[in-house]
Amino acid sequence: MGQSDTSTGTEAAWLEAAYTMLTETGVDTVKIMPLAKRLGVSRTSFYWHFTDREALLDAMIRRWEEKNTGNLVARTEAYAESIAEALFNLFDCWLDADLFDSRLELAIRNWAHNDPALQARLDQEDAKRKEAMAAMFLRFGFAREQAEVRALTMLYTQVGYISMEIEEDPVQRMERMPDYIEVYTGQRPTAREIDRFRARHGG
Amino acid sequence: MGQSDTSTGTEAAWLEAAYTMLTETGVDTVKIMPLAKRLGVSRTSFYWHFTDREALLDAMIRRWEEKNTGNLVARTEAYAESIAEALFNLFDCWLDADLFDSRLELAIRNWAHNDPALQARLDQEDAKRKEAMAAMFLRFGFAREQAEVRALTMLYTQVGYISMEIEEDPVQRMERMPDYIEVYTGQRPTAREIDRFRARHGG
DNA sequence: CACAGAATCGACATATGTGTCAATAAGCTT
DNA sequence: AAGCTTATTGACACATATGTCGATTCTGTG
Repeated sequence: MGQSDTSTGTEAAWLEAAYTMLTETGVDTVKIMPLAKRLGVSRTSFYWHFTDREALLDAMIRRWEEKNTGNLVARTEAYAESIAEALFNLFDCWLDADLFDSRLELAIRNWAHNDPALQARLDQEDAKRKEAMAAMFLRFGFAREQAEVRALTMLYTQVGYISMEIEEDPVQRMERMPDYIEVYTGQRPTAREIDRFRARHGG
Repeated sequence: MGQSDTSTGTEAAWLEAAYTMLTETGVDTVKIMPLAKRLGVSRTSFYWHFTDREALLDAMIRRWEEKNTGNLVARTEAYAESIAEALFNLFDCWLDADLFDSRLELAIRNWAHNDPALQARLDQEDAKRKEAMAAMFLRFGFAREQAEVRALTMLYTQVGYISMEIEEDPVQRMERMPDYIEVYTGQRPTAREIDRFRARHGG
């Protein structure tokens, strides 16, 4: 049980309910009693599928790792002819829900605030992301310190954006992308680069 | 009782314990039983000083408002001869604990995630901060959209930095300040500007 | 249909938290 | 010392949560 592939309907239902609760109201509200009530099922039947609450939460972390890990770094390594194009590749993550689940990212980050073990995992992830972004700037000729600071700025900006739960008008958001590229790289992207980005996001 | 100026020793002790708990482990752990144990006092004596747990939490919000509100905006309005100098003025907040309590800021932001009323207050604060920073860029000749995006980048970066609980080596931190200025403004600060900033932070 | 395994349930034991209330203890003031 | 206010306490009532266990229901296969 737990991570087996012969999951029953209810087991998947517990996981789904936990995911919804986690992303909507945080880990502190992922409690067995409320979830049972929501599922219209006995509270204690939970213990047939999972050993305890901990196991359910572990499953959530696994889901996060499997979804968000890797995609971001992969996008920093995609082919690009300029630093602006490289950043546009990375920006795909913020527009494609298949590449990055920001609701889950936020829930995990909040959770990590009072779970040292999870925080340690998160710190490693962040270090990887920063390294990948700094490498990108280095490839395009930025000095070591500038590459580092630009990578950190992007990392902090992304975390801040997610943490603040910003909800922008999608049109304005797309319009601002070139401005962000200009801040992060110090140079305005070309019309061709902007068009290519817009095109692949159905704009 | 509560916000009166004739606070007794224990009342202040409750507030201090609550502040410590809030900033160290989050609002969810600001519970009366553990605080009482810590203070070596009866749990129920709490109800003589405060009407209920809510009142204690309100006092925490008030403390945050009184400390962090205003200082940041005031720093954006300080006299400056260049955009770099203006940003250095603002950066004072990140180095002077009297201007900005980032532990409390983090605790409040996390708390706001599941307290809509507090979140609304926070959103207003953020809007004020953004406006103040955008105005600063506008004063120094940046185009409307660039001013907006640079202000937002700074705001998100700050929130991300605080949220991630970054602990940098103070020397490296100071060394990187000019690099951040370069990212945010698009131009390198002068040696004189850097020296002035260093001088007033005892470096 | 019968029966074994899968799944669920209710009762029980326990823990931690909130808030009320009447009784008592400590501290000033006259 | 008496008396009023300030402060503290323990017992009580209640709510929500976790986890165990034996009994029961459901379900698919021989």
